[in-house]
Amino acid sequence: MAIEVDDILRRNSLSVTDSRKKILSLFLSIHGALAHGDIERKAGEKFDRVTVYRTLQTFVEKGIIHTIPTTDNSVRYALCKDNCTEGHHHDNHIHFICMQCGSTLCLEEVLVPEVRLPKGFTSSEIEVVIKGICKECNNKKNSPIVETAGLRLRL
Amino acid sequence: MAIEVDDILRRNSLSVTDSRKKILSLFLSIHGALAHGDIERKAGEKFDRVTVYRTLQTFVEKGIIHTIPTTDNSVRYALCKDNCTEGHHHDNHIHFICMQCGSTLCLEEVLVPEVRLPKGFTSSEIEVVIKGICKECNNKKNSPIVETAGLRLRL
DNA sequence: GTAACTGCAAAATATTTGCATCCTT
DNA sequence: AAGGATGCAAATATTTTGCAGTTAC
Repeated sequence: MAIEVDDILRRNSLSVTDSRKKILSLFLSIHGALAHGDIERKAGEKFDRVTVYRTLQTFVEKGIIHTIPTTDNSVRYALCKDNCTEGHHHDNHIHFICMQCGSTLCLEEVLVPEVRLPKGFTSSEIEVVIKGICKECNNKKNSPIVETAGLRLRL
Repeated sequence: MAIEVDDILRRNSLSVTDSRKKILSLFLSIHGALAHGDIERKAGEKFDRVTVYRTLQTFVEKGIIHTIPTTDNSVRYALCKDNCTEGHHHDNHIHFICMQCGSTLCLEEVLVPEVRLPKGFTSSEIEVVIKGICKECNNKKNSPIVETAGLRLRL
């Protein structure tokens, strides 16, 4: 993975620095989206807050990650797939926010639907965010509850 | 309109105060969405910033307005149609952000499309935001340019 | 060696909270 | 009159900017 990270940075003509490698690794290792705060916290070591801001901005500009809008003033970011180029991002998948576990996922396999706009409108970008319960959480809900050592657990 | 405003507030068992009337009127008069900052500015007179925060929050809780997600850490708000009830908001229209004039519109007539989620996922809410150029701006672009009194104008 | 990146300090913004006062009901 | 809403002050939190020191190439 370390190699992949270096590669991505180089391909985008960014110098390969520690913070960038660590933050990018985070995105690669997590299947989902991260908010600014998550990164400050999740990373084992502490990053300077400013570095995180600047790194995220750089990554967005280069098309390495993309933003996912939320209604709570907390933009989240997720890795882009390969065909994103600098400046123009081809976002043809939908985003899913699980209200149980709170994670945000890119559902790559679900294409954004066609929307017929009223006459006169032209669109250049469409963003679909769905809230609900994710597969994992639904599975847990349906799985039997076991009792072990005094704890009630879902498998 | 003053009457309508009073009515909406009463129907939601909110006391009818000056700030609430003014802010609600703003929403009624504008066909589009407003961000916190817009309200502080657009209102002829100055509201206390805190009052705006609290009023918006109250309106959202009551289902009078709803939030529209954006990618730039600036949530916007727009009036809900009648069938929104407290706590649960029925958002079955899409939102449009014009990249020319910057306005955010609720396209009431465009229903959100059906999206088929992968097995295991359940959805409770779907949000669609489209960026592009709105009707007005497209019209301006196509209209002839006239010269009047030394100014070049689009009609 | 040079340009780019980081981290600290601090400025600028944005949001939340407490409380005394004022307004609705 | 009582409860709720406002506005001020101030506490927090978030984001941006400048700059000097460090690192990648």
